[in-house]
Amino acid sequence: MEWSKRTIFCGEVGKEQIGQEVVLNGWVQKRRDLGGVIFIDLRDRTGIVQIVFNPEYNKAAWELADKARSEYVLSVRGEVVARAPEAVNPKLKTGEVEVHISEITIINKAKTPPFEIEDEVDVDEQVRLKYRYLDLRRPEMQRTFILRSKAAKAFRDFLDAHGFLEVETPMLTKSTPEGARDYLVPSRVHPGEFYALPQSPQLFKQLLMVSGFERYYQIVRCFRDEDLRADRQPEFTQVDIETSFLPMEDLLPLMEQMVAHVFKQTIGLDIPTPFPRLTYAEAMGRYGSDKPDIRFGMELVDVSDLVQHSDFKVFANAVASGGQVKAINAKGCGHYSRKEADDLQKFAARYGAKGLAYIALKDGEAKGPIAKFFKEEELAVLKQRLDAEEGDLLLFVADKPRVVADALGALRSKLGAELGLIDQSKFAFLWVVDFPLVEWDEEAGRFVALHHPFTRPKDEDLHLFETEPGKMRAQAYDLVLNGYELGGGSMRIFQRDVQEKMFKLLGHSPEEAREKFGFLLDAFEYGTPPHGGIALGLDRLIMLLAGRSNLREVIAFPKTASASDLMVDAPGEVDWAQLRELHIATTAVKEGSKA
RNA sequence: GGAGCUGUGGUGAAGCUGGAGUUCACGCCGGUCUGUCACACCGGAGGUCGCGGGUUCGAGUCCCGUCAGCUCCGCCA
Repeated sequence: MEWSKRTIFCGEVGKEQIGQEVVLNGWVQKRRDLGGVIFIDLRDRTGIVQIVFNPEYNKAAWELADKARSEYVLSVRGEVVARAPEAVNPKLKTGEVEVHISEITIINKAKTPPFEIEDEVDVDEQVRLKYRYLDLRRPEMQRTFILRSKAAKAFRDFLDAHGFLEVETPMLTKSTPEGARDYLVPSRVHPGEFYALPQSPQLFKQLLMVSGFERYYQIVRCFRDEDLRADRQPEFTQVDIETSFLPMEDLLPLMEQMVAHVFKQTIGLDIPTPFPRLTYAEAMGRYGSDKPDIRFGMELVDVSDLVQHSDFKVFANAVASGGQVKAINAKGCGHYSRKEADDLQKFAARYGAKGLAYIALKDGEAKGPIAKFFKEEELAVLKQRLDAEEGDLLLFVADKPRVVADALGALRSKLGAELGLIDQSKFAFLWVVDFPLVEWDEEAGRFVALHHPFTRPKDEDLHLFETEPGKMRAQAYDLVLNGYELGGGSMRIFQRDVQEKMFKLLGHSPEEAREKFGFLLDAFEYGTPPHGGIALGLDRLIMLLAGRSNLREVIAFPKTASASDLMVDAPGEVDWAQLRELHIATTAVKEGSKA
């Protein structure tokens, strides 16, 4: 089929082209056949322009246009003409002009799509994902991926300008203990052995520092075989960065500049720097989260001291047994019904809270099941500390600090959103620092790394390795934006003896450490510079830049909650012969599977 | 592994207390129409009510199971 190549994009036709002959290639967005004259809205990735068919312009073209339908692919030739003032369409960027068509080629026909290709679709996501190639035609999606491409370029431009080199690292690598579950790839050549897809290029980028590249970055795919969430996909993209000879105090401002650059280049927004910093302990204490949304207040307030001798035994006992009692003030929620309060309690229970006590301030008095346990003076102090007034609802959780933080932190987020306390136009960055190095894992019966096993302890805490490892703090930092963990990093251990101590603390025998990480320990003996870095979740950043709340909206071909791809229908079964070739099935397995 | 919500022509919804696949909007097909841009008007087609059992004279509706999607808990160094 012969067709003419475009001379201009649909969305770019304007008054400058009036009088010119242009060739457009695109899809039929909409056809309006008025009998004698036919209007078609022609769409490409830049936008829409109205093209007009009239037997007076060209009879053959007009007759062919009658056959065009939604999503047909057209090539048209015509003259750009100014519209009469009353015919201007202010909703279209190209609305001041139209193209009078003298020649049309229907390059390809199209079936009626399962949903309309327009921004305000209200279509089941299953359908959108099955026909993702059509979903991606929607202008909104095209804008998202244009934004994504711009953001990636902004990162590359900034990093390139600051002496970073992009180096690729393997996708087929080795499974390691610690961290998320790996996606495994069977080896054909080595029966019974497996590669793992990388959860991150962590060790490779550290080794690149050993190699002397000094400043590395990579926009890289990572894989984790864990259950999904709205903000978690099994494969995702990170902007992965590592530097040598750069202390944390220099790295963090550089990263702030980088993020500010990306915001400027993509959405034109000036992000103020430096970003505020909170210690992990402060974040957990004040917000009940290690990734707090600081666009609003409603901070957690410790009232343990006020209630430890209270007649309400739940509070008194919680404090007596080493726990705490904290509260948040839900402003203006004093009118909540019993059912609404119960719903909040159920919500808190999902995070381990055994109960959610509340005091409602309404009709000039303190109401609620626990109000009667407090004397007038106690209530007054409580109100003062929580900055409470008539009409407020005070919510209390008494438990171990972790449960209190989880439950009240989640309630805070939920209420902040529901009460409209969040300024959606705001981007509130912060660093969370001074993470504990390790955390005791009851289930595993050992310490586990909060960050990862290569994170350097704070120098002043090094002496705690043998005595109180749980109290060691890490030279680690998380970048948080609007309640999302955008990225995390650390200064790394770069001395063999420290790394060995760390593996020992995490319960890995010297043999195991050597088997899994021998190459790293060896490398540390050949002149390893102090180094550290960070990894930023590109998908999450784009999601927030685009004002979305789901990662699927910013990944071209995403997975569903059960890690399926509805379009290609992956994962799928494979031939028996393939399994046998990979040594992961035997005849017995085959017979078993058929039973 | 667990919890909640959802599943009805191509799409989105309504369908109440079990009584004929009923309704609405969009889309689609045909027709009329030379200035529309949410074109208008007239006519029409289109369904295994996710799937499988059960209760019932009778199930889209009630019960059990199952599948898929979404959200959350666990999990995610």
